[in-house]
Amino acid sequence: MEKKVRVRFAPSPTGPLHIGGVRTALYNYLFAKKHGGDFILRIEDTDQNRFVPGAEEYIIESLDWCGIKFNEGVHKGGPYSPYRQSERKNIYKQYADYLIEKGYAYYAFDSAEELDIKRKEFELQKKTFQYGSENRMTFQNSLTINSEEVKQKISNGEHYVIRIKIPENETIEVNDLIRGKVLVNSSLLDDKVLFKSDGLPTYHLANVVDDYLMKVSHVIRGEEWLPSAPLHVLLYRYLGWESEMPIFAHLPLLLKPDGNGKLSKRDGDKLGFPVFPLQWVDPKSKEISSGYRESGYLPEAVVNMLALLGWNPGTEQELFTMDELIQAFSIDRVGKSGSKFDHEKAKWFNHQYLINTSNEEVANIFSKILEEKNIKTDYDYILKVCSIVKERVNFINEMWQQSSFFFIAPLTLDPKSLKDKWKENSSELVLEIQNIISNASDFSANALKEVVSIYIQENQLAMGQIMNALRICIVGASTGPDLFEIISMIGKDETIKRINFAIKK
RNA sequence: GGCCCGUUCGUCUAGCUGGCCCAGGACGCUAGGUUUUCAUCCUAGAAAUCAGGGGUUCGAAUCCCCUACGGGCUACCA
Repeated sequence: MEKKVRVRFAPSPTGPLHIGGVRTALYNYLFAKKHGGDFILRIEDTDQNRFVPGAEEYIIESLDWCGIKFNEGVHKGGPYSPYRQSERKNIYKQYADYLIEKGYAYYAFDSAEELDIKRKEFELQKKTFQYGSENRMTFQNSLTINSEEVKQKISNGEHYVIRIKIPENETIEVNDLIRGKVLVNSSLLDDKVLFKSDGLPTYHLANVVDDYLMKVSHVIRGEEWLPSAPLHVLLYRYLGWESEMPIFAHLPLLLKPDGNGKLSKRDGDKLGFPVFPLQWVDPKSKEISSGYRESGYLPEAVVNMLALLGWNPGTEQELFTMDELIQAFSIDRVGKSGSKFDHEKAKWFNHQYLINTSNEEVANIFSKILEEKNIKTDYDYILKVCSIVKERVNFINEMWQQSSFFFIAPLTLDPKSLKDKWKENSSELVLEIQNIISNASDFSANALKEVVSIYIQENQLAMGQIMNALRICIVGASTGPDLFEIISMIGKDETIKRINFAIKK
């Protein structure tokens, strides 16, 4: 019987999650749901020095906003609790001890400072420093010190780490769903620290132990983990879990649009687009980084865009609901090469989703913006504005600049429009129209169009002549949706007022 | 430096088992159309000698090798 699919997203709470991380979570989620499996959120906080308050909450909120749901996790609990590695602290040591017992690992007493010095020495000589088979016998560890002394040191409370003893010249095979078979010679690996002197495991040990204990079937993570995958394979082997080792899939990275480097948290707002799903306020510096949510993106658009960044369905479909993504997703249609983030395409996705979002939903968000601007109007009016304006913008928060004239009269008239469209006789023509409009009994857009058209025909005028000038009066510029619609909505008094105001200018 | 991964229009990509590809779609760009303006929208167009070079083959973007370039990793960080 096939193993039940169980995948995990395992971020460390060192700050906000960036969109690359969101994508990794998304692919895991799609994979899990596609195969009827479970999705787990595990927090990898084994480095207490890098802990950032609020980061875990941020991660949970972000994923929730995106509609990525977990079956188990720090926030949900589950049969393999706890899901925070700091709370699992006491379960790792036994596995490190087991490895020592089996001769696959050893105690090392070298201080970080000593090693730093060594590393620098090597660097000066242009040599590669490696704590491994070549020189592990030159350091302070349980391979060079007799066991009595080692016991003594440990019982004296001396700091120590536990390092894996990498075998010499062995070919390690990593099978990757995306990259195929990757072969690495063990001699290139160094004796990585598995257990730190602070009593916590490093990522390498913790992720292997937890994935095994939590019965994770597939490890889908970023490509930056590929170089350490052979080490993990070795750990599964030494721990006696090789037959239950999860299947690996290393995702290509998200690159910066300017070409070089992977997208990182520190890119913040430097790139001209948000790299975070939600706004993030750095707890220390109070620096604010913008988020997709606050920038007016719809979560469905972000998810859709992210899904297509590195994966494609093999069809020409581009717009997907989450359910459709789950249906269509397959790990072997994930590309191998990193992709640069394209802000323009992101905007397009948002536009597509905005058009398809109901007027009610748009109005709900837009009315909050109006409230902030102290605009008070009834809901139906806002609804109407949304229906007219939403397809003209990429983001809801662009709606105000495309619709302010529905709510307040223009304070200034756009000079360029005036120069291009305001002719000598414009004033008198507009006054004529004002007259017609003020006498109109039916104030629907259609009726207004009717009466004005008749006037234009009778006087052998061009539509543009009238409309352009009139638009400047009402809107303040040569932009916007159907003018009669606007006039009909703002009403007779307001229309007359605006024309009077404009004529004086 | 060492090791690993990658390389098709500006960008995301189709192409994976070689011929249907002098390379298709989308975003963006340009032009035209619709419109009372702007935007949307519609139509058309430019845009990749498939990183370069060598093979294999009747035939290669597709298979092999080399080179170049890009990226990742190289912490008692994840």
